[in-house]
Amino acid sequence: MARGKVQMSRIENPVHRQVTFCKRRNGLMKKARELSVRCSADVGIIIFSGQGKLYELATNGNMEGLIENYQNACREAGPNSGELNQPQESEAALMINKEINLVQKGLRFMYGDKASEHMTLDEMHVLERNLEVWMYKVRSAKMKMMLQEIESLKNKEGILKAANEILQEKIIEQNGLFDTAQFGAHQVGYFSEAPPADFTPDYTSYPLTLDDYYGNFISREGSQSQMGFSY
Amino acid sequence: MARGKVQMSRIENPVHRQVTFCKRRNGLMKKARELSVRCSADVGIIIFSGQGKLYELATNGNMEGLIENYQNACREAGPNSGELNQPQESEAALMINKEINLVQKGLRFMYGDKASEHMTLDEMHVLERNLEVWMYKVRSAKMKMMLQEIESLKNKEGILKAANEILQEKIIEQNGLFDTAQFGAHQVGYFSEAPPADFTPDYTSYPLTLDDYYGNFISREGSQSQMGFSY
DNA sequence: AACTATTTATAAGA
DNA sequence: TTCTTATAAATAGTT
Repeated sequence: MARGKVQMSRIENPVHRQVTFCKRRNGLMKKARELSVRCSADVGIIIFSGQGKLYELATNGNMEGLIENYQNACREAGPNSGELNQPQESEAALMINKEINLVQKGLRFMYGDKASEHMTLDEMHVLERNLEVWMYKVRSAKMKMMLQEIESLKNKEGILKAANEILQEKIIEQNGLFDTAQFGAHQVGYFSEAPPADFTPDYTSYPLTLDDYYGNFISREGSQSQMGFSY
Repeated sequence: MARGKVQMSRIENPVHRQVTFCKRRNGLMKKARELSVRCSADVGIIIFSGQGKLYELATNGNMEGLIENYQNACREAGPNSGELNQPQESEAALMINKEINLVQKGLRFMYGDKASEHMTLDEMHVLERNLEVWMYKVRSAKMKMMLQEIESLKNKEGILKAANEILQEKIIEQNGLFDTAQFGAHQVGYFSEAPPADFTPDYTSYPLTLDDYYGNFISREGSQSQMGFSY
């Protein structure tokens, strides 16, 4: 909202995201307090940051009471208007939420407190099934993206090749003294940021975060720097 | 905020108050959605108007889930008195949340709106990796549970066998007329609820919910009823 | 954390 | 309710 309009999409830089989260969170809380005061409304806000930290506001000072009121209101209104409430998007959203809840439960079960989370064998079966399906879908999508990238690289390769040939011809035309061999030996490579090629699975370790992934990639840069390709 | 600065106090005129409530409520919801999208936060808002009418927003589409998370977080933080928020657990909780955020993003990307969600190839790599690790862990945990169940069943089997032998002996003792063959031919089977054995993967379909799973299980009960084992 | 150029939100009026 | 508009507030990017 300042210094230029911004896309309403996720901020990828974690530092910027954290700063913006703090600013906007405060802004949201302030607005909620104002709404409450000026309009005599009761407002409750629950926020979980991306890191899972909880922030809350209850303008009446009693979140539990507010939640109770909310659940009462839902129980009353639910049977009557529940059908008309969510049109067609809720179908898929509901499915996704169920899946996320299950994987969340599974993760908390497998790491951290097995005491507080209990999973049945049936839940395990379903979770395993979902993981299989997701894996299949992720791999399909990934492969599609990689094919697109390959196509794009091939195009660039072709363009560069053509440009290079034209340049070589021009140089030869304009100046017969130069040895063309030096152009053949050392050409401009076209790099795109590639994933680490030698990611050996270690299933006993904790799953990756994107940060780990980039960290890993950077630490291997030395050995990877020889991987640039030329045509 | 416009046409002159206003006191942050209750609007006494009921019409003005109602209009302002509507405007500011919409504004607050919008801000909450923006915070959620830009900062990958999970936001829930509950508003009761002065007239007691309920308005709500859950950026993840599941207010009840959010409330549950809230109450869990409170229960965890409560005993510690809240000052030292999460000492050693936050490390793991942070990781888990990152993973959940990524899989959530992935799911929303693969089903539903590809327009609103964008995933990079790197995120795909990390997601795939995590799915592999989770799958490994789920299968390990599952196998452990199944081994335990097998052990438990074997014990029961042993107990039943012993009991059966004692009963047979007693019957033979007390009454020499009975043919013992009928006990050997038709014995009491010991059933436990087993998962469907023939779950053929169909990767193009939507992942299961527990309900689907049970639905599937129930529909196959007829053919499965012959699978009880005897000793 | 502060600063500020801009974008957003909104109070009042229609 | 909704629109318009002058102005207050919020905030993205920068320092």
